[in-house]
Amino acid sequence: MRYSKTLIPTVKELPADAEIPSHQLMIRAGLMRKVASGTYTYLPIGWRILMKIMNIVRSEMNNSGAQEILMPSVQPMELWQQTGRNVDYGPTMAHFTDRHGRENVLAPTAEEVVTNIAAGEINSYKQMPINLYQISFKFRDEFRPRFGVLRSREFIMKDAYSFHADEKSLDQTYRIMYETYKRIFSRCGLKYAIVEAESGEMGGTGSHQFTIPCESGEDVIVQTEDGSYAANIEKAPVDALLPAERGKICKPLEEVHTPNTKTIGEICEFLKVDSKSLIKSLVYKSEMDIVLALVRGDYDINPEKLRSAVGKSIELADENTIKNLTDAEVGFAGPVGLTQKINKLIIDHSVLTIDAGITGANKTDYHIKNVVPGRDFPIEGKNIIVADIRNAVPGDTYLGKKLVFKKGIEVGQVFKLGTKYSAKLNAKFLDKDGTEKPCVMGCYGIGINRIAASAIETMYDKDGIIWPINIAPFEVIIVPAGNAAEIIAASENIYKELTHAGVEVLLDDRDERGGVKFKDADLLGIPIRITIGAKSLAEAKAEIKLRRETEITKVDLSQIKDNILNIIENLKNEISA
RNA sequence: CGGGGUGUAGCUCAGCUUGGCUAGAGCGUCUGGUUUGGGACCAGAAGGCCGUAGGUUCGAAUCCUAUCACCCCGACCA
Repeated sequence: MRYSKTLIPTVKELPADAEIPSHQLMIRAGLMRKVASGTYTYLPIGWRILMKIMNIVRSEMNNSGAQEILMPSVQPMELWQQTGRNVDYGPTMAHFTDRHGRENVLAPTAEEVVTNIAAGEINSYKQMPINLYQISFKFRDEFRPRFGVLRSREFIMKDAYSFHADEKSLDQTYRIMYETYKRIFSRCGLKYAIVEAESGEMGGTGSHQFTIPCESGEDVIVQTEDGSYAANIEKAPVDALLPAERGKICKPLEEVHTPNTKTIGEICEFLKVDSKSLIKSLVYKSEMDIVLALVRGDYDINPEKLRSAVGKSIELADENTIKNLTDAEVGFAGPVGLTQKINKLIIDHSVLTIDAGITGANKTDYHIKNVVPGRDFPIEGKNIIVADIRNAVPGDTYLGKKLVFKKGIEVGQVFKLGTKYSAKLNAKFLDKDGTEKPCVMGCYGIGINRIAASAIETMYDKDGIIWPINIAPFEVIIVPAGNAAEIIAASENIYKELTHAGVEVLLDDRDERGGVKFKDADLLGIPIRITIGAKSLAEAKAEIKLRRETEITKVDLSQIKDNILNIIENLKNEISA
């Protein structure tokens, strides 16, 4: 491709609204432009990169036996109502009414549509397992789009859905996808980490996340020090802390006046105590049940862990529910005297480290002191569960090993869905034994744009992007350094020769000074640069330089093609190795 | 949704506090010339409804009100 005929609007200045390297560089290198908050137009170079990533994903998916399909981005609301996910997604799901008065959804994902297909077309165990995937735009009305393409509203996702007659078959496909994902991210030249994850809103029984560790990541990855276990913070278990000895302190309960102290911080400030002696009490609702969750004041409740402790989906109770329950303003709830009025009490292990704690008095502007777990509120019995329901923090251990924390970008996730969708959408089949059963499902997503962004986040320098060869917009850029006729002619020759040999080449044929071309070549991050200048041309040579290295090699013009083919092969082997 | 911030040339930003001359700079663009291996130089030029709508005033980019857009922080810690 010729630079002079391609729209590559590079910019020198840092864009005002870009904070992280990938966002800045994607704008500066002319890969994309913002249209509105969280939506971007991909320009020729950016789109080439995305297509290269999609082609890697496509070839690996096809090789693993998945079949590509295409589903609509506008989907009927009815399907989402059948699974109830219109409620789960809430305002993140964009929807509109069409001219016939029907509600439509801008697809944030496609479980409903694909399961609907399965319901119609899969009737027998003989048709399974089957794995259907698509690569398409998704729309999620994020409450706060940010970091360029890392959290955008519209993005490209590869989403695959597998259907099975039983769990065992699902396990097999899940394993195949897991291995396929490893190959995909390796081929994209990324260093990834695989962590155990919660299946969250998706429902299901098992999940792994593929993340790219880097500073700009929004996910927190927790690993044991020896690396033998890794999980997302939403899942990461912690060892229970040693409980306090009971009965050492037995002061009676004491009510204290604590006006306007609604937060843990305010209470600590007011009573001059450490947050470790506070028992934080949060009221949740789960369907019709009221659940009280307790955690030590210096920890955070982990809603995913709480959900699995309760066994049902939960949400924070609204203000009125709390007022009715506690007869107090929000901010003064506590377990003492409340256990009869709730359906479930979930106590984090950390609460048992408290020998005499402070908690809300269920009375506006009052707390109680000297609260002894087990004496002043029950810690065992029916509907009382002591569990791990808090977020891991530095200093925690798991299986006796210290936990370390890293940030990462989630680029892919695999889920075992089970029968959540097939049951609700009536995707049933006749099994060998003649009985009707819901299909067992798995689903597997990859964020295409995030692969591009995380590649940049992990591979760039002060001059620009450094693409791994497999997802680079071009493999080679030819820079004629000068306008002399022989330089142009030699450049054109090499361009033709390489293009015919199947190499992806960008020829910088612009009427610009050398410096400008070098700067742009570095910014674009094309892995191999060929420079043709008067000096080396006099010796019938051209220069070859790798973007990631500083060293320049002079090569005879007649050897350029073989040399480049060799370098490309080596760079590719490096990645697959 | 709560808090903070910003909207002035294609881009990055001054000017606004304390209202008043023709609204500026750098980069980019166009013309001519000199240059030509790491974002060149000289001379000239084009380019603005100062986000939008009201208001105050003799007079508004500047003050007031509303509204929209964008960015940052937070949004389960009661």
